[in-house]
Amino acid sequence: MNTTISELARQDGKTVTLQGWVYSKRSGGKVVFLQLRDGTGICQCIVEAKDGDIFESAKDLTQESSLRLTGVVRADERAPGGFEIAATALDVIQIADEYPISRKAHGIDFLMSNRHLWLRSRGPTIVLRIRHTIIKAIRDYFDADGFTLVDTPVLTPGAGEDAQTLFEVDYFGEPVYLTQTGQLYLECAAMALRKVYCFGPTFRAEKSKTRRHLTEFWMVEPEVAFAELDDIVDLAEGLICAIVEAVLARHEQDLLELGRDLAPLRRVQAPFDRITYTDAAETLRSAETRALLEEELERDRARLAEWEQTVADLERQHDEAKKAWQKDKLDVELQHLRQDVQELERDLESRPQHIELAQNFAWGKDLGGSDETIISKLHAKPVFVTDYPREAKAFYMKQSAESAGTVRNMDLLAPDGYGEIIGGSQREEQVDVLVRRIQEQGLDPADYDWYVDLRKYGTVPHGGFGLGVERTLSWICGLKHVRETIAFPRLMGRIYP
RNA sequence: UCCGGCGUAGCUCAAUCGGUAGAGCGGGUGACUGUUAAUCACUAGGUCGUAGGUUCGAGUCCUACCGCCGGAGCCA
Repeated sequence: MNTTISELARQDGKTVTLQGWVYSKRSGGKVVFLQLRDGTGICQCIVEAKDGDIFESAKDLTQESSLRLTGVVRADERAPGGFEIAATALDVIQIADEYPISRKAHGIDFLMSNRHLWLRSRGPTIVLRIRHTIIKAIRDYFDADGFTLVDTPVLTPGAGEDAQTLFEVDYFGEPVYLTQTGQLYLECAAMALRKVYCFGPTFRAEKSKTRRHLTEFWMVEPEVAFAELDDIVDLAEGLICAIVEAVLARHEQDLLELGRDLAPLRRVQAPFDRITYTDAAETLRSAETRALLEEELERDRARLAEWEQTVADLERQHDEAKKAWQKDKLDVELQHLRQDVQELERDLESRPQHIELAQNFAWGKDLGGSDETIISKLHAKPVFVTDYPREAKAFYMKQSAESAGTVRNMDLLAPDGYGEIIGGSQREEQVDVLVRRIQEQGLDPADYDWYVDLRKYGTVPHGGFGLGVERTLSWICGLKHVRETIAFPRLMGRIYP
């Protein structure tokens, strides 16, 4: 009977057939241990010399060879996972060529060039499954709340906004661009269906080589008619809580395997703090913040000293180690640790500068990366920052009635320096104000005629936001780089495979 | 675009002062009844990123270029 590794616990004592790939092999004189991988898990299979022909074929198997294996399921505490299979039949589909990815350490360049194979490794499969859970949680959240999914176009005409970050495509001789947001189209759909969302890829030709940037990433954007900023913030808060809850419900073990600390994720429950940009600016400049940051700096300096001590200890163990492979193992550990030390050193070096930047923060400027990190450090959960200065923001955001100079927008900052994962706003619904803002930003009103029409034919207050799937995933999984959150990442300078 | 770092075997990395290119893993052959990155023995495997230059002699020093990594700006 065909089965999968995920179902094995229910098959104790039965004879089953698994279909999969060789994850690793260890052989003794009269026994071969295969770690079999079938896409649902990993299971140890044993072939013994008394099994005859299949023992000979098992000895020839290489890493990632494909096969069907039949055998008896039995519980055994010596087996990783608790169950193993004693083989009775082995049908080799293909003996794999020498597989480039071993279970040893590899450099990121090599892994990225072999992403098509790297996907089979433990970490990538876990992250892809969590990605699936997050996307499903997002869709369930909106679907359960009466939203309609509306797909917006990927090819868009050349509306002026910052052409530097647009990818140009030849459209029958006309230049058109890959979408950066479905928002403007979604506003039209919201006037038809009231609550809508789109979910698709988005393209930015930013020349950014950092751990937070992809040139192609996935974004979900809800848009709601008759909604004001507070409604949009509530919606975003509920979404983040629903996502984190879904991931915790299904992936605690996976997160632990990725080395993620679960406590901060369990804290992610409504309500999140909501501060205005003006509050944030004051906080950045305050003496209390300075004191807090300097205390933290001292703590981290102590931590650095501890890490350096650990490095010294490991170096001593390395010198004392007799076996070559023990030295090698320690080398790998040391390499990681030294990298962490180096990163912390660099971080510590730049922090006094960041404190100064924050202390001298001028109202009117957009929050910089280091400012965002400081704000998020002062909050145990994700935090909303609202009402930014008008000049720093897009033309379609609604101008505040009460205090001139700001707009009704919001960003959600993820903890631990993961940065902005949501950006949204209430939209400007007054036709005259909107047209003036288009002109003030040096855009051609003719390009936006259709968009302005929404304000002529039954305009209503409305708003929405965009959530970046990869940054959210990166934060939840505690990854160092967003390139690991998508099967085939597209980065500046990397398009293969 | 700017700043910093790194390019040596299939992979991860050594190579002291400029003086015969090395180890582990992976591959191959063999040994071993229970392995947990198995172990042990033997073995094959190199355009030292590319092009110049200095030198009796360059992986090592100099110049330029290319590639990758990290960061800044900008952003989700």
